Amino acid sequence: MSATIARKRISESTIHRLSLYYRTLSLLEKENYETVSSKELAKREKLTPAQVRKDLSFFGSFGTRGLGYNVNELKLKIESILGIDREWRVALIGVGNIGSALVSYKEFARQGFHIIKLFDNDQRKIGSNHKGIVVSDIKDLEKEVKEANISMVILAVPATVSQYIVDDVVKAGVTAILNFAPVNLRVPPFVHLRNENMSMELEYLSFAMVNNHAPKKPK
Amino acid sequence: MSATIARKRISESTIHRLSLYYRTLSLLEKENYETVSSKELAKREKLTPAQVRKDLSFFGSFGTRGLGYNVNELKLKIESILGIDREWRVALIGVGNIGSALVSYKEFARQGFHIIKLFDNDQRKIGSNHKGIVVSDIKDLEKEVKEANISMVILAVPATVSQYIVDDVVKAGVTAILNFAPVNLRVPPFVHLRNENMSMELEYLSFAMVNNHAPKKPK
DNA sequence: TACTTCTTGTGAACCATTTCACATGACTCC
DNA sequence: GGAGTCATGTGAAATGGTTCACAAGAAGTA
Ligand SMILES: NC(=O)c1ccc[n+]([C@@H]2O[C@H](COP(=O)([O-])OP(=O)(O)OC[C@H]3O[C@@H](n4cnc5c(N)ncnc54)[C@H](O)[C@@H]3O)[C@@H](O)[C@H]2O)c1
Ligand SMILES: NC(=O)c1ccc[n+]([C@@H]2O[C@H](COP(=O)([O-])OP(=O)(O)OC[C@H]3O[C@@H](n4cnc5c(N)ncnc54)[C@H](O)[C@@H]3O)[C@@H](O)[C@H]2O)c1
Repeated sequence: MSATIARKRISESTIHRLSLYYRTLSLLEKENYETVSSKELAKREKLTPAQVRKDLSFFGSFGTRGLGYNVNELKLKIESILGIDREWRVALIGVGNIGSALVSYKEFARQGFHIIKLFDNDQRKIGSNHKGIVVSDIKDLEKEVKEANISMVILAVPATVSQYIVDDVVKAGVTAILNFAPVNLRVPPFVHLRNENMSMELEYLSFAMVNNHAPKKPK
Repeated sequence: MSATIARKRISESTIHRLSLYYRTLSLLEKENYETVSSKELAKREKLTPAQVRKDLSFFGSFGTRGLGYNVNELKLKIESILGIDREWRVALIGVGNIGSALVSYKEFARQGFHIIKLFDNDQRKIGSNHKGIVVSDIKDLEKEVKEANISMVILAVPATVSQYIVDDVVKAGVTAILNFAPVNLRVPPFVHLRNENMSMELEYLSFAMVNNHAPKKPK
């Protein structure tokens, strides 16, 4: 039975926690840990051991009773579940403040997300070189996205133009989009869209401070 | 009764949705809407009308039966609930790729988050000017944070040093931290810590693609 | 082999969040 | 002012997510 074929619908929180486990397992591997228990993993993530075991149990049984999980083995399993055991071909649109920062971010490539195309509509940016990638004209989006076999797009353009660009991106056949603009974008039902909203986290902090909310587990 | 005094513990999802409502209300205001129904608000956020009404009901009753909510009035209420009806004095630590992008981001100030101090440990950056703010030496963190009456910190330093810096930030009396490094930071129980983790959203997209998850409501 | 210790995997119980459904109130129009 | 329409606010029901609790497997010891 393949680990990635999930029977039940898996919750968003479970997937997010898998990301956390993955990061911690990478660390444990560097620290030369051979095995790790759900208890130890939970402690590091400020979760309960039962939560860790339940999350993993949706995808199979990877541990050994009495021993725990083999660190490297579990890491590979999670890689396969999350689909980061392959090379994703990613285009980034909008090489501005945040876009430039993202291009320089090496962690993405380490997890299989390879930004191999950049697009902008600013003549001063088109043709310029960022980390070895030449910025393309947004006008050539459809053609170049198809040619380069891009399957994911990071959108870092002003909110005002995001919807137009997303429409073009969808036309070009891309089905996964990570959007940084603070807008609700419309996409067809077969396209996966996630939003990165930094104001939201600041607002959460603000709410917590004003309401003297006892801080609980950080997100 | 003050709207910000919440009787029950309010869920994280409710607060995040308030952020969404706030953004949409700002938009509706610009579009000269006088009132808005839970139905319309829900449609724009891809939620149910009941969800919208329930979220708001935790804080009071702001609507008019048969009419809906007054756009401006509700916006002000949410501002007060989220605590963004005031000026937050924010310091940003680590003026690198992502740090520079965040300093340039005007949206934060518009929501009351004023970045008024920058810190770095790189001699080439210390003393330089970013958007009118001179970068301070991280060595002076405690002194300057206290002097400037900072109450929130955005942390954009390498993961390897984040814990040390966070310890200093806490020593300086700051109780709200937004961390961009992919690490689990330890803070005392009275400090609010949130993490911004961009890899997580890419990994979610990857998972969704690989598992042919029917895309649902975007985050 | 028998005994102890450790820790998984998982139904069942518990708790939280979302959705339903409807009584209630506000406004409009004849 | 009575009838009709619309949309809120909220208990109650339904759904979904987390934690409990324990049977059972694995390894070590003697
Ligand atoms: N800067 C931040 O820290 C930050 C934080 C959170 C969210 N965001 C969001 O990210 C987006 C980008 O922000 P930024 O600060 O990088 O802005 P920016 O203006 O620096 O960058 C936007 C880039 O998009 C390009 N662009 C504009 N129209 C285009 C088009 N039609 N086709 C292709 N490219 C186009 C511009 O030339 C520019 O290079 C915005 O939606 C912003 O709200 C930014
Ligand atoms: N670049 C991105 O797009 C991106 C995306 C997600 C997360 N992050 C995270 O954000 C953090 C910063 O990333 P970046 O790409 O901006 O890196 P960067 O190296 O460009 O910036 C880091 C900055 O921190 C400063 N710094 C280092 N040690 C310091 C210290 N002890 N005290 C004060 N300042 C110090 C450096 O001088 C530099 O200016 C990292 O943890 C990274 O993982 C970055």
